[in-house]
Amino acid sequence: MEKKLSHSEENYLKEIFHLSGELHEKVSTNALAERLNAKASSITDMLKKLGEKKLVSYQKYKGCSLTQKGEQIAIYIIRKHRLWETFLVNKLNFGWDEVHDVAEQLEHIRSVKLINSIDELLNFPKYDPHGDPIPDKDGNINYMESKISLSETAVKSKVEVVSVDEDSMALLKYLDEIKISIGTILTIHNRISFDESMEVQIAGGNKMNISKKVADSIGVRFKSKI
Amino acid sequence: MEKKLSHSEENYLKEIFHLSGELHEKVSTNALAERLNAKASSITDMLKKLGEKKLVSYQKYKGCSLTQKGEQIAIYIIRKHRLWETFLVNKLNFGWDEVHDVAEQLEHIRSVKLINSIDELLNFPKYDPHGDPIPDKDGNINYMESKISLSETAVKSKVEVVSVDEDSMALLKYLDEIKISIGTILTIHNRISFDESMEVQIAGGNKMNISKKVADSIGVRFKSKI
DNA sequence: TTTTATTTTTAGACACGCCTAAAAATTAAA
DNA sequence: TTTAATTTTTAGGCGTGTCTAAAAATAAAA
Ligand SMILES: [Mn+2]
Ligand SMILES: [Mn+2]
Ligand SMILES: [Mn+2]
Ligand SMILES: [Mn+2]
Repeated sequence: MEKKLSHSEENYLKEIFHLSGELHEKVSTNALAERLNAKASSITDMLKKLGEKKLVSYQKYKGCSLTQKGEQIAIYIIRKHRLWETFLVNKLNFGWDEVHDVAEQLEHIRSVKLINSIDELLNFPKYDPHGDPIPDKDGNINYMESKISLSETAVKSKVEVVSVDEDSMALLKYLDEIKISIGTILTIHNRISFDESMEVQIAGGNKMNISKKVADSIGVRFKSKI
Repeated sequence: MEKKLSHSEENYLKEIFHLSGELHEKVSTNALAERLNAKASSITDMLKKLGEKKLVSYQKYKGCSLTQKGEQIAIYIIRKHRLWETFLVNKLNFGWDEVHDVAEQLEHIRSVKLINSIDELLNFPKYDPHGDPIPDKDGNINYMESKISLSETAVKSKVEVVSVDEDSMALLKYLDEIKISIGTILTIHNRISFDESMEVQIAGGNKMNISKKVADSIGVRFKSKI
């Protein structure tokens, strides 16, 4: 009954989960193709297969979404991914820009005992090194409340960095350089309307300019007005 | 130039290494087929491919052996396998009978930094939980000297258990039951010629009977005469 | 040495996961 | 609403790693 899925199938489920977002929106073939670095025709093939396995609900030309079973598996893969990333950073001193690629491999290791032991070793962390929530053993995900993008914050507000987009190594390295990490407190001083960049200041540091693109990929939580 | 090998190719190299032993004997197609749970025809196919890649030297009907390059890769896979097993036992409290299957998966994770970090975390262990030597970063293997099989020991001698065959979970569980582990000191009291079983005694314990099959799979080192 | 048994290789096939090119359906624009 | 652009699916193919069945080579027995 419980057949093993291939790495590829697991990756598809994971990516559908990410693309469908919290509202469980339908995911288009092309969107998946881009994220999975494959051609649309390959996606169609796989969606048919996952459809037959009842992991995805799929109708021609209408996009796809995860079934309950498919979502459960996706969440489990994400749990493993984020726990491994946390392990690499907390126990092996990897940088937060070095963990994603390895976690992409480790997330496919099949051993419930192993991942639960790692969880315990790390003391049941709630967030991974990029601020993403780690699903618990039962698949519950604690999304951080009142999190918004830095690019949406009002001038004069004071916020705490709680997450960053993990996709780009270049971004993570850049954030290291400008000393922004999870927990950093930022004061928003100004927004330049010409290019939508922002002037922000790290507590006790100099003001600096942050491009729209960077601000978009930083998640923050409101702290207080100045 | 340095293309990635598939899990399957890595497993073939590893198994050829194990079967060819310290003397680098040629390995037969059938021997490989049995160990790899595949049909002989599949083995032939793969040997051709590995031959073309210069990882194996192979001539029809003559068996195969690893090239230097192939051996180097095999040893690296084995290094990873044994380090992961050690990690699981030492850091995550797995039993020595629970680690092999997971290590079969983990040995294929590609990250030099990861495995060297695990090595460091474990303080550069020399032997894995089954007493097998862990190749170092440069591929050097420190085979334990003067190690012999328990079944070859003389009556009245006193030996220390230094390794056990890791292949059978049943054996490892049985050894747990009769309290034999790496480091256990055994005194050989008698050998029953009828079935070649042996009477041995753990320091401060009762005498017990060990079958030939079990004795064959225990490696020991001479301690002293009684 | 001839015959028989065993081992190994070839031949042909299949599932998987991907691809390109072309057709079909959907969506956007005129 | 008809036409054009975009998205998605189908059709056909390819490399990998496996299999079965049959042929060939080698090893063992007579
Ligand atoms: Mn990641
Ligand atoms: Mn992450
Ligand atoms: Mn093992
Ligand atoms: Mn071992």
